[in-house]
Amino acid sequence: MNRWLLKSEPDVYSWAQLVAEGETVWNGVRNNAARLNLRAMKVGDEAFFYHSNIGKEVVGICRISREAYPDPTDESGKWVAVSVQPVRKLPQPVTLAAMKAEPALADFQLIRQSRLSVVPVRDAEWELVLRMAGSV
DNA sequence: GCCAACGTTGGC
DNA sequence: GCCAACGTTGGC
Repeated sequence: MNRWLLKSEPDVYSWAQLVAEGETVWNGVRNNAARLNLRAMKVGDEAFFYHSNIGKEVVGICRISREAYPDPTDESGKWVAVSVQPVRKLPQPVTLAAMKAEPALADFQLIRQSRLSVVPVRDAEWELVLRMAGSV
């Protein structure tokens, strides 16, 4: 199973909204590297849900419930979406500042390429962030 | 095919 | 509000 991190500005779409809805279409991604990541996702893969701009922290874990399909908001047919469902909220959010301060996360793509909105997470990084969240 | 100009994202 | 990073566009 692969792990990922999905970014969302909480004033556009927040963790609380995902929990309330039970599932959402992750659409609107218009970046090539992000598209490759979306296409690599499998049903059952887990992803951190990260609040960008406001909060700047990982707040929860979600799961891919449907693999890449044409983004319904894209008329060109070029871009893809996936569906995601909430799994659980982290006991404590893990801030970007805390992750930047952690030497073991120096290569985390969230930090290395801050503008990418769909990012792969290595197993060791996943475990460490969970520990920082007071989970595990 | 190169590269300057410009637009967007996201942290600070 | 500013700026760095980086992707895209368009002229040549």
